[in-house]
Amino acid sequence: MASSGGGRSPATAVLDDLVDVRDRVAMLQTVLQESSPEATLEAGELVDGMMAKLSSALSAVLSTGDGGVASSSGTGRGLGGRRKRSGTASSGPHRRSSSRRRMKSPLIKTVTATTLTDGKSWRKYGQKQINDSTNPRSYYRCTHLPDQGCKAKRHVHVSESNPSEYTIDYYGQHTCKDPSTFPSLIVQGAADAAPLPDCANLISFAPINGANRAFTTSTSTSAFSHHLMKEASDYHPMLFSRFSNYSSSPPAQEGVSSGSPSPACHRKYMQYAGGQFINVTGLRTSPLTVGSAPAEYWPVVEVTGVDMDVAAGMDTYSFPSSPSSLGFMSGSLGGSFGNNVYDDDLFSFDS
DNA sequence: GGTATTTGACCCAG
DNA sequence: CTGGGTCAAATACC
Repeated sequence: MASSGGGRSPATAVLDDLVDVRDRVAMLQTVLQESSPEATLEAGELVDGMMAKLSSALSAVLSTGDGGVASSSGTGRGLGGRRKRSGTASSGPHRRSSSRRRMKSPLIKTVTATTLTDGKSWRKYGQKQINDSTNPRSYYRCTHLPDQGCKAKRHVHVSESNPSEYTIDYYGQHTCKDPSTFPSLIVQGAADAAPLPDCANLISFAPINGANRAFTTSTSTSAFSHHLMKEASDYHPMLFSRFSNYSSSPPAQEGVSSGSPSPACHRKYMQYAGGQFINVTGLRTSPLTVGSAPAEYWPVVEVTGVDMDVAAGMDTYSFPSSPSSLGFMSGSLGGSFGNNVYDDDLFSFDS
């Protein structure tokens, strides 16, 4: 369990790597908007970093043999290795590793509110009297930390000037998929139905074929594959259990069950079939049902208007959607990218 | 019985 | 060494 006081598991290292990849993708999005030769060069460097991190993460997963990065199978309590609260703290087997620095998520936003309700589900994990404050600070993390690895946190304290108000500091982005808290999600899957020649700047995690669990870019090939969905659901039933309507059997029309082929597949469009999508240009193809999964469970993330409205629950820059949503790649992949014959297709851009 | 909160102990960055 | 942040056993709540 990643949250225990014991040594960090490889799964935790995987999470760190995947978060790093997410950040790089966020930068990449910005870079691509610039459309200059320098930007293209920089994009290549970012992608290299992403690939290295992904390879590292996958290698870690494969070496553990657990095949997944779910941080916990439960609430984190009651599992083996409970730490003694006295006596053995400095020498016991569960002392935290001193070589691993505690990672603090960046402060995203500070808001003042009269209520603690912000549309997200939080779990309180601590309270502390802070030196320069008369009121204690409460610590909350996202309820979906154990099941989806969502690292969002918030610190709440009663306003000094106005005791009826709370000052809330938000840290980290929500990477969880909580159907009850997504305000508006639109699916972008029409590339599968409409492999138009114009779709020249896709990043997709779609497989080359049904048996090859690699991810690749797509210039005109299937960018949203039902096979991928099936594999993801098979490997991560916990995550996909949220998609109660999603079936492992192919949909009647193989992912084109609704929505017409896109009339204009836009350039500089990034897509991640495992759970979330990055829309670099802000241009959309037609909303589309993913398999039989409700479309509203699949967010499109705008980059053009970067408004980190965390308090309202907007998941800007959420990529990947959750660490476990990448786990489908771990099934039989041979350890790292860069040594298969399809590498030429990885993240190629032609801006 | 399961889940969320409380709260003192522990960890670690500065 | 200090203080903010986190853990996890105990407790409360449903």
